[in-house]
Amino acid sequence: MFGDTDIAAVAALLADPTRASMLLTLSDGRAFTTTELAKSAKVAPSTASEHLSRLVGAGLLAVERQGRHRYYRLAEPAIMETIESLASIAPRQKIHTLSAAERAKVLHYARICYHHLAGMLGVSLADSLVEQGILHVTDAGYVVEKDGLAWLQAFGITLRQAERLYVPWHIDWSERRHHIAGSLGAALANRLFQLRWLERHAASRAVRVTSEGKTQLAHRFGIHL
Amino acid sequence: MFGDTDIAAVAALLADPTRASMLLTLSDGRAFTTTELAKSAKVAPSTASEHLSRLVGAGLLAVERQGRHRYYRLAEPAIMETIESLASIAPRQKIHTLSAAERAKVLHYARICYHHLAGMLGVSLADSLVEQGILHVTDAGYVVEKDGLAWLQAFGITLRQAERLYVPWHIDWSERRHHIAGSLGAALANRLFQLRWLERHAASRAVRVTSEGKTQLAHRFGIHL
DNA sequence: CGAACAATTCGGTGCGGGCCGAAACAAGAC
DNA sequence: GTCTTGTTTCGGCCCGCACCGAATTGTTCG
Repeated sequence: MFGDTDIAAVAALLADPTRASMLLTLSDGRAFTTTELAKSAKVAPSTASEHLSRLVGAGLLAVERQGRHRYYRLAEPAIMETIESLASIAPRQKIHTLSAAERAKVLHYARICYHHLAGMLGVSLADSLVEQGILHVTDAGYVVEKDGLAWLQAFGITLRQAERLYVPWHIDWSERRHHIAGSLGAALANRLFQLRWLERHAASRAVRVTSEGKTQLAHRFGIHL
Repeated sequence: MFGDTDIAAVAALLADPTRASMLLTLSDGRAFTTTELAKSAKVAPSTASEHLSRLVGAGLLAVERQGRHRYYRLAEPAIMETIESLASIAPRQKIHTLSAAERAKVLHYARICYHHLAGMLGVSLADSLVEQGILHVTDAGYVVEKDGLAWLQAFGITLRQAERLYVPWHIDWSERRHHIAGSLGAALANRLFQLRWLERHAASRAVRVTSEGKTQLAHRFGIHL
């Protein structure tokens, strides 16, 4: 061994397809029960239980009891970032079945990544805000100037006032381009749900665009879906 | 399986202690041969060879032939970032032997992380530049203003001219705080080697501070080692 | 040329761990 | 109380793979 952190130990936790699948399911920040995660990962509840307790033991997940249910969620945002980071260097997976292709397409289309919007829609939205001069691109993220803040306020998003606001970005693993992260990313996603332009799927990170959303996104952001 | 990227496959590559050790050895950006990596990871050359070809096959490493040697290095900076990201959520490893403790201490002290300075020294340097008003802290990294650019130029570092320069940072896994990354990070580290304030160790990411370096760092940056 | 060294391929061994089903345990619902 | 459902624990099976040593290929040096 070399340093003093055990990378291999964490990686081993992520190296199992079942655990990876569970973590991906949890990666929109919501909480799920043992049975739900077992079903989505296609293993027996007993198997899922063992995996989940290992993940909790390692500090990757947090668990909350509610009656006879246990709700599992990511312990901290850093976990999500590590997962995204792994996804960004992972080989594209070969798609065999039609339904898998369908699921993959939906995820590419629009998904939630720790409370902010990712996928094609997330990237397009970021592009549009840049093009409209609301966000400015820098080496390490976006910047919002005064006029951008005014626009956001008019759109229904209030942020703490500041002369310049620095907005972190994420590299999107499906598009391999940037989308808006941080508190502004979360606020934007929230507002789009609130306006009913977007709807969540029940048990997936995928996001559906409503017909109202389609119209508005095309009209106000030039995003044609 | 869920999405369309196979996180588990990449994670499995990092999940083996031997491969993880090799990647950590390579994580300062230098290139090493099969035998060197075998020795540092304490396995037979045949074993090392198999691991290395798997890593190359997955696109994590690049290999270059030079005579009867094969030089392996990280294929791209993104690999390094994934490793650091894993290290940041990894449990602190228990240290058993004295020599392991020594190695750990040296790594914490100062090390190279993909061409820029990390560890206690890297973090202290970042702090000092912020305190001196050369770097300014934002939500997503540092900013250099005009006067900062002038200071850097006087220190022997020329960067492309710009009104504001945005400098990415990394979260340091040993200190759990930020240090300077990106091209400025690399330029700073280079300059410190050039000034002979720092010296590289032969086969490790660790960095040694020369006696001249100790004096100068204390005097010009208030860093007492 | 042959000797020395770097690197890879191959065969065989052994251990770790993921999986399930059955059973135990826990917490409502009736 | 009993019945149902969610969750965990345990026993046992089996596959994958990290490891080494020996043999093989390739390269440099004398």
